[in-house]
Amino acid sequence: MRYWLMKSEPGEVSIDDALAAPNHTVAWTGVRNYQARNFMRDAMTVGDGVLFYHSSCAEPGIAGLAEVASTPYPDETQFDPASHYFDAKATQETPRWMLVDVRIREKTRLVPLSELRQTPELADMVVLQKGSRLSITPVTVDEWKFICKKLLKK
DNA sequence: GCCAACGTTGGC
DNA sequence: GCCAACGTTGGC
Repeated sequence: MRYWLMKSEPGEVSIDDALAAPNHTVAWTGVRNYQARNFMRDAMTVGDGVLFYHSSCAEPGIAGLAEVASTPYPDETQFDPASHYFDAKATQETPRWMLVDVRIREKTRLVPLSELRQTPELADMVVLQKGSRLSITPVTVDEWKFICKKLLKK
């Protein structure tokens, strides 16, 4: 059982959009970074905990709790020439980009990035490190517990 | 819109 | 395999 933080731009898919989707579940399309892809393809298992994070928006921060809801499978947008995420080097036989489904468990209060940064217990979070811009980062069990049991109870 | 930091590309 | 140039991310 592992834990992750996954960034989504609310202009693309917000926590409310994900909640409105069937089964509160969305396919995590659009990842075009190998490290982030590898986390989904190689390291995630169904049931892993996910911090659903809003990025590139007025109030960046954690917006809810979710979970990995599928095994990895190809991101269909890579095959679609009309898609912003089209990849000419990907084929059905040798897909390049894999994703998982993510199911929202709970919309929480928005825990702003600024609050995360001010929390000493979270100083080592990967997503908070200088220069970190990965859209998917691992979260330790201690960080997960602290966020769930302390920050989200405020 | 700026820009620091990082990732990717491609010539050599 | 190196590395300069370019592209992207994402907070501010």
